[in-house]
Amino acid sequence: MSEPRAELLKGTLDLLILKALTVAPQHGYGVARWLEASSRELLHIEEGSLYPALYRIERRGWIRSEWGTSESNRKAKFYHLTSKGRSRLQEEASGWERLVEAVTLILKTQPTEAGQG
Amino acid sequence: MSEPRAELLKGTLDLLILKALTVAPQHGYGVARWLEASSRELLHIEEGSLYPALYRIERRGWIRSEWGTSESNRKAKFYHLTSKGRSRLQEEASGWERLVEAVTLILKTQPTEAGQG
DNA sequence: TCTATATACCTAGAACTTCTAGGGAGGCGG
DNA sequence: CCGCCTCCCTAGAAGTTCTAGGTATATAGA
Repeated sequence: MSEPRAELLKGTLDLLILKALTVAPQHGYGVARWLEASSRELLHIEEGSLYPALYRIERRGWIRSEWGTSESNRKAKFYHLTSKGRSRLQEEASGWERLVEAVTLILKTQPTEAGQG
Repeated sequence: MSEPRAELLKGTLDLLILKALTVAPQHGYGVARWLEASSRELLHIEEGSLYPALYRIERRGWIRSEWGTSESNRKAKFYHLTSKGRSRLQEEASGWERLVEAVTLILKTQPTEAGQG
């Protein structure tokens, strides 16, 4: 009965990380906790998804990082949004909204009103 | 100026195909046209995504196919939903709704109300 | 007849994201 | 001292979507 794969995020992780960093610069672990709390635990962020995502996002210049000390007095890498990241967030957010609109249109189509117009 | 990748569907294609087949049994090409029309052309379905998706969905027993003749008098493979597919559609639809809810919650969080509670 | 267009199906492999399943180190409370 | 939580990291598997081709047939129009 082992669940095969969760596959929950569906390509939204970049968007979510960028959004998390608009609230405040945060370290990776903090981003994960913030996303889970903000989604009221609907989402769970795997570290094996999170850290690779942070690296590729940084590589693309949307975020930058600095080592610092966390609230719990541990070494942590703090990420902050760049201006490039801020505009990328807008693009991703509107792309997401278009997808939601498209899927919503499709899902609410009734078999009886199948008239292709 | 070549756009690198569209990446529009974000893992929703199975859901969309299953939904399309609740309206009526359709062939692959028809599913694609129906999805585009129903989404008011917000989505474009690539055939290189569509056909592999149809095969894996059939392999999982959610749809079944029969060869027939299309409205334009061409040979076409018509797919119809199985009962397994019908319940899978419900699962995918509620999974999608949960994701939308989660992402919506996160996106609407204001930096000023960052109080983690 | 010849050609263009739309219909309809198919495939290999690249690109990409996410997950599994580990690993390590340090701070702190009991 | 030990367990737990915090915090970071990685390799490779698994999965989906796209690119970029290919094939074949029906039909309309020149």
